[in-house]
Amino acid sequence: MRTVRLKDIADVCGVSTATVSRALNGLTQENNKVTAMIRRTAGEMGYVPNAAALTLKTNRSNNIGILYEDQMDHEDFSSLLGALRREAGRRGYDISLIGEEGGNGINYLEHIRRRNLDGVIVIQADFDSAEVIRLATSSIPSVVIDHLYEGCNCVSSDNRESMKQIIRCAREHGHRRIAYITGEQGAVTRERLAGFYKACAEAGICVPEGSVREGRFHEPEDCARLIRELMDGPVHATCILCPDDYSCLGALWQLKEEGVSVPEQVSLIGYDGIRMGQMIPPRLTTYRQDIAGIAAETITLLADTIESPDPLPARQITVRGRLVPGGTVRELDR
Amino acid sequence: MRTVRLKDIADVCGVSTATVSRALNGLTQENNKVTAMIRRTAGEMGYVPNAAALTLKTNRSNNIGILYEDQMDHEDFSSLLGALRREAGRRGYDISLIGEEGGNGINYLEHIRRRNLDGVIVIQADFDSAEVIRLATSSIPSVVIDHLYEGCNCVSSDNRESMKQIIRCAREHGHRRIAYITGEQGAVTRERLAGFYKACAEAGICVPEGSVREGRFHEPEDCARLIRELMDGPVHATCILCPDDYSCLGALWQLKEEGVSVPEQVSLIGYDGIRMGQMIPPRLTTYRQDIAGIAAETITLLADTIESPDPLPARQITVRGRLVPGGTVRELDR
DNA sequence: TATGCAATTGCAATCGATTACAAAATTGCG
DNA sequence: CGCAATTTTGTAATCGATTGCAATTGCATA
Repeated sequence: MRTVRLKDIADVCGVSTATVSRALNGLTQENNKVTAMIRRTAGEMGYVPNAAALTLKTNRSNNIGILYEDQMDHEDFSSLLGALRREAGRRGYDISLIGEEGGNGINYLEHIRRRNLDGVIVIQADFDSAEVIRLATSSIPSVVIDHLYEGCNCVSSDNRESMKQIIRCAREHGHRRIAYITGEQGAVTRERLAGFYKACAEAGICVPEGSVREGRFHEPEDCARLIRELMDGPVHATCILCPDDYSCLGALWQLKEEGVSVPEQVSLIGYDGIRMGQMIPPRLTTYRQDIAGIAAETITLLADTIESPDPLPARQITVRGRLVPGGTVRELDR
Repeated sequence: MRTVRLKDIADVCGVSTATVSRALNGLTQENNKVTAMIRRTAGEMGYVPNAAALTLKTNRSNNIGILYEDQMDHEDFSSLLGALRREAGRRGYDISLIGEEGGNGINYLEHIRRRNLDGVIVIQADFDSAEVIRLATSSIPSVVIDHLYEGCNCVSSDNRESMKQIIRCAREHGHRRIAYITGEQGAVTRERLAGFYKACAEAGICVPEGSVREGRFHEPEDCARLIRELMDGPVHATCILCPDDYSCLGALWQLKEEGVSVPEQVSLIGYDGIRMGQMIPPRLTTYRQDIAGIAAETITLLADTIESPDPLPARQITVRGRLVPGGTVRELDR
């Protein structure tokens, strides 16, 4: 049972491959009898077009690459990947993974050209690496998720808006001494921190020295340390904002360890909306990113860029999530 | 800056494309001067072979597909995917994702043939679906992870061995009334349950009626219910085995809710070794799957199957993990 | 110098599609 | 029925590689 080629259909139908090609690609009138016959035959014979031949001829692979380097051991990553695949499928694209090759000579561009990828999505990478920058600024259609390069396509969670919502939530519950845990680097980190300050200012909340604690919150130890420092410090925050749900859960535990009850004594607000955060009591009050929305915007942007006959201007798109109330924020007595 | 083809190198070097092809593919003697010159030129010109042309000609794409249907929102999935990619890269393969197409007419085989994928890894799927079975039993090289099809390549965690280790751990800590939470279906679930009974029998531990509770443990509510039933039931288990770390964390919370302290009053043992389980106190005592090992075995098996000139017999491979001691199992007073 | 053998090389076909161009068929209309 | 306009069709080139075959080259030996 060898694979069926255009030629085979052509032979059966007594026409040329060109005719078959046109029939299957809809380049004939709808009422064409031969076309109908060809289509039926193709179906019966189980014809499947050969992507390699198509790619070779048309120089389009209908394949987009996803670049991620780091250990993306996030639950988020799975759902993002799934959503991207779904959306890509909708537009007729497949997805290939790009990453560290077998060895030292990593070269993304080479990889992309070798496979004729039509475009690339950069999810998690060393955003400072020359390699990644070269890629993002190259003529290859690309979209970067959750990082901002000047003049490049980018889709990210709306970090300003989200901080606004989070602060509003805290404020509505009567909190006015709000602490903030943040990472040490990264555009998103900076963006969100700025959003925090701005939202506080707008809400008339002052942020005293020591309310913002910086650390490698992914490490459980560091996370615990940050919480301890906060609790022991001069700022008696009634509400702590965490940079993601992982660290928020970590904070939750650490506080429990120290005999501080949440939300009775301290309120917590997370970020992301991971499943685990909703699996345990108290459910995290958190800002749930709209992963599906991010995926949809990303694919739309990328596919449009790919399919546009002339170069499109770069766009920066932010996607709003929403605050999901859980049980970690308490109404403060005033 | 168009892409460099064999022809371009050939022109520069004043030879034919055939010679260039052979030179780059090492089909000449090592001391050949022309070959050296060609290689140098190719490097200087930034030659990147065109995968589509190669695939078309050789009928090998050096591309393997990963099939996963379900919402794999597991942390595990990310690391597995990462490990698979790494290993695949080592053997010279890229990875593409296969899944639900844009619409109803899902057909994996078609997808695979269209893209000339050399082989497929089935990670998570509806293992009862005709589509998946047809794939696994087709002549396309494939490896199924964590499920057993008769006569198909399969790599999975060693579920018998793991239960043995878990029971030994419980027993060494003096536990003799052990409860077991399990899912409702699936080959792995059955396998592991059988392993549980066997290990108990071997350890001289009897499993009274009601010690094994079955439910949809992924749902927080069901997980909580199972725990409640266990605690309220006639079996006063001193140690509870959970089917994965997610549910184990859920159980941990639920117990805490009920005022049952872990491990003082009840011990818990998880399965998987997810990051979150180690981020919070008490760290889960759990059986950590050797994800890297599973990935390595999978790729080796698949690549060998692909590259073997004549069909290889199907193999079933189990990969051992190891029990990582945490803080959820207490030495029982005897 | 001639001869034999191995290594190298080029020619051309091939993989499975698309598509420009020209030829042929169909259609509409007076 | 005849002619022009439209649609369909086939021929052949092309995408970028590999590879069988035959010709050529290089080298060692007689």
